[in-house]
Amino acid sequence: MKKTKIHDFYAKLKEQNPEPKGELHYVNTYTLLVAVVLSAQATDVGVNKATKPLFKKIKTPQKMVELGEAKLKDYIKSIGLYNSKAKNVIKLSHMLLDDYAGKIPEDRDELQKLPGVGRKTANVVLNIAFGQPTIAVDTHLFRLGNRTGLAPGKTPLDVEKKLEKVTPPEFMRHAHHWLILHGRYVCKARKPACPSCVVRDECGFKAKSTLDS
DNA sequence: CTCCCGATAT
DNA sequence: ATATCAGGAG
Repeated sequence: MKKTKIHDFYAKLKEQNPEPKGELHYVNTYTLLVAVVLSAQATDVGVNKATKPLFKKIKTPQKMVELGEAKLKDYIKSIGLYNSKAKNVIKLSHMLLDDYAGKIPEDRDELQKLPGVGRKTANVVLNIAFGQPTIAVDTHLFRLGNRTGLAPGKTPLDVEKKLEKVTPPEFMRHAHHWLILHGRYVCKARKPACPSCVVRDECGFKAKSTLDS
């Protein structure tokens, strides 16, 4: 995609939503990390529903360890993949206490040493909690990057690298949120809302039919 | 590549 | 009924 078109792409998303924000609920950096770990292959709405009562009681790794895996499972059962997520959150909390003095590391490699934390989750934490211009490529960015032609790639990492190359510096900081929100509500997996899309003219994809229900 | 997995939209 | 959802680990 041409540079001017990419600039327009972001400019229009920015015009529509000047201060894009994530939709996961959290009360501090630790709960943000936990919320993102829990959000794997689950909807934000579903995760928020489960974490509301959880984070009311549990806001630190210390408290999470005290709660224990079995009780944590009760809180997060409505989210998918809860067995492995509960195990990961407890172990991750132990590691934060033992190896990081209870603090969340500001480094991607260190973050990825935590169980349940891969590159995407690490990038989210770095961006939201520490203000770094990282772009976390989740299912929405991967689909949108390929579908629109903005940043085609065979793997999420391919798409991430391409996005970092083509995204103008002025848009880097919030690119992640502009793209994820656009992917979630407009450039959807099942029924993309092309007719009402603000970057329709900057997009290489056209829905086969806009008349289907 | 497969497995983990319940809730929701289609 | 099935695809999809702020993926990661084995």
